[in-house]
Amino acid sequence: MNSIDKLVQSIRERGGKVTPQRLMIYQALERDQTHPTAEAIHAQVCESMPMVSLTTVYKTLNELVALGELRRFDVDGTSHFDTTTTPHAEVVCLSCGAIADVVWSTPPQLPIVPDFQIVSQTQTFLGYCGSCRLPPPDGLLPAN
Amino acid sequence: MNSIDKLVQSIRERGGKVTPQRLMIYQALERDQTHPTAEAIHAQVCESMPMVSLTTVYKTLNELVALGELRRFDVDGTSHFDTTTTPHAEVVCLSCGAIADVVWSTPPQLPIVPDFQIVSQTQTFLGYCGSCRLPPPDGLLPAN
DNA sequence: GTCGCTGCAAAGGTTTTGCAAGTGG
DNA sequence: CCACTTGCAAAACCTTTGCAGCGAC
Repeated sequence: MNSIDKLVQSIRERGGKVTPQRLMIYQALERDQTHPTAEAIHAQVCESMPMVSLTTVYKTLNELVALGELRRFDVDGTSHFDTTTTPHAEVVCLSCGAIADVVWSTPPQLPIVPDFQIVSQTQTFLGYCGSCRLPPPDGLLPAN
Repeated sequence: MNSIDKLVQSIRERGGKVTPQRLMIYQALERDQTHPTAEAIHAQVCESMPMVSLTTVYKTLNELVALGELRRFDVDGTSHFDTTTTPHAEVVCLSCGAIADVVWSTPPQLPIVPDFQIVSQTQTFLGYCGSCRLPPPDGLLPAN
């Protein structure tokens, strides 16, 4: 995601309004690169502005997604938000749920799908991070 | 997924029981390669066995995932199930929601993540299929 | 007969929606 | 001032869980 200034401009171009709540949410997103859930964002925002509602957070996040400033992806039934809109992959720990970005050693190729126009992609690798490294319990494959 | 016979064997090895409901669900999965949701599977099963409950469908699907015979992935807040457990990617139409498998022209590379053990992956390309091909409305990026 | 499975109902969690009041431009 | 935004409450949704009865083996 770009700077706050650029976002303010984006909002104004849309005929939207720059409210304190939105500014806090944008700042929280810029600060938090851990692919937070809506609730995590909400908690962060509440630290400096306690009365912001979760509803507002959802509405703002959805607006950002529509603006193309934010990427939304689902892991295990809950939505996560990612301010990095350039192509990349995530690794997700099946044990503790931690999510981290991954850079490819060589850029991924877009598959050629006849009659299909690709506009974005999500690649997720599931596994176990260093702190959680238990060999996956006998034959059990991940839920994703 | 392999044949019904192999699945029956798998179940028995686990000490499980082969019930008519399970057989119908397995057959529906073999038939439907469109990455159906639990509800879609349920609807299909109900055509030949109307009283099967959605609960049973969920439990059976989860069991199959645990057996490694089925892959589960989330798109836009709902779970889809894929009988193809070998690595591959999906394309998802942002307009009609259709999902199709994609084969890579060259196999995908696993990123090397220090201290992380990768056990599976999901790669999703989002875009617009032939029937829905409207140029994506100005600057709008997908919800995923 | 035992133990697992079914299916209803109910809970649980996440996300969206309706609407009155508040506020930015 | 007008239109958009906020935030409460409630709905909508998907998925899981508890539990009594049924059925596979």
